[in-house]
This record gives sequence, C-alpha cells and structure tokens, in this order.
Amino acid sequence: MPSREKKRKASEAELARVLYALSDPIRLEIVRQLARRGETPCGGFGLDMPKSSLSHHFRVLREAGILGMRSEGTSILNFLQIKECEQRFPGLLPGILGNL
Amino acid sequence: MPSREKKRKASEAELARVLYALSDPIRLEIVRQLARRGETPCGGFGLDMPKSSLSHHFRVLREAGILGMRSEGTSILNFLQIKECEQRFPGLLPGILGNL
DNA sequence: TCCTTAGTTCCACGAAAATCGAACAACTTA
DNA sequence: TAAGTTGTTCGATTTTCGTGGAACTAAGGA
Repeated sequence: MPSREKKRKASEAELARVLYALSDPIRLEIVRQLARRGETPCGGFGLDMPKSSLSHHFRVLREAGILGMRSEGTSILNFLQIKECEQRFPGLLPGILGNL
Repeated sequence: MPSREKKRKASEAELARVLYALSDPIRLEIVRQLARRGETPCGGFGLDMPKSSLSHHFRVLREAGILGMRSEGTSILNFLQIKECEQRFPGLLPGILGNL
C-alpha cells in the first residue's frame, strides 16, 4: 500500500493548536465564509481590518493546518483543507462547521 | 410546549469561547478524563500544579458551559455538561471527544 | 473547638498573542 | 519601465492569559 504521506496520529497538543486557531471570532468568520463560498482571496472576506492584522490570522489558520493557499495571478486563494483535517481529526471539522 | 429553558441559538462568539476553553492541553486533559471516568473532584486529575492554577482552568471550562459542578462533602465534583453542549452546539463535543 | 481537607479569590508577574503602521516582494498592466 | 494591486514581514505597543503564592471560606472529623 503505497501511501503518499505518513498519517501519524495527531497528538493532543496538535488538537489544542487547531482548537486555538478556531477560537477567535475573526478566524471563525474566515472559516465560515470559506466553507460556504470555497476559494477566496485574503482581501475578499469583507473584514474591516489592516492587511497586516488579516495576514496574521491567515497565518495562524494555515500553520494549524486548517487552511491551504495557492497563488493565482496577483492574489492568493485560500481554501479549507477539509480532507487533511478529516484525516488528522476525524469528525472535528464537521462538528464545528455544522455550528457556523 | 412548556420548555423549561429558552434555547436561543448560540452565537459565533459563544462558539469561539467554547473552542478557546478547549484549546489548552491541560483543560483538554481534564475534559478527556471526565469523558472517561465521569464525575471527578478537582484534585483527582493527577495534574501537578498549584491549586490556584487548577482552579483557574476549571473556571474557564465552567464559564464556557462545558463543565458543571456539584459539591459533595468537602469536595467538588466536576462533570461534563454533555446534554447542554449538545443543545447549544450539536455535534461539537462528540467531534472533539472522539479525538481524545 | 481546633485541625485538616478541598477549593476559591486576590494579586502580581512574565509570557504570549492581537493589533497596526511601514517597508518590502511579486505579479500585472498601462 | 513605472505604477497599481495583493499580500507578507518586521518592529513596537497593548492586551490577554497562564502561573503561583498567600489569605480566605466551607465542610468534616478528632
């Protein structure tokens, strides 16, 4: 079985990190919109806040493994890493998205 | 329909608060043990830490509505408020407990 | 009554996180 | 090439949070 990636069991610390990333209203709003609209550039969330602050929140979400990004032209498209999250923490993301 | 409590829809801010409460390894460990063992006094978690620090973590979990407490004799028994959580955020707690 | 047990509250301190301006990088278009 | 767009990185500042000592409260038990 040639699995492309190691699928180590995620630790309690990693879970804490993911929950932390999602424990902020702004970041939760970002995730909510991504769940509804799909790929969205950083500036497309209607959040009234300096770019540097926004960038910070995207970073937290990315480093927690919740968001992925791909650049397209001059902008960066963000998307939810649903499959990866489901592998690391089965049922977690659905349990949260279901309440957004 | 004589419902005993108002069941307002929980807001995104409340969800953020619950996720925040669960975003700490120590609090996650408390929740994990409660999910396995059921009612447990504050001092019964084997956590090596001053009482005042422990008390802080219990407070965060209680104020988020995750834990309930009832005093028995000289100690306080903590328990998970599973039903209440399920009402406020359907599927959330199972999604998290399933990864502990 | 005195002592022990079990937690809470108060306060202060250090670490970590959020915010935001300014400078920077990359890509596009005029 | 120059200018505009999109987002990142780098400090600096403020706020929030975790930690823990000390004093306090409440309930048993000797």
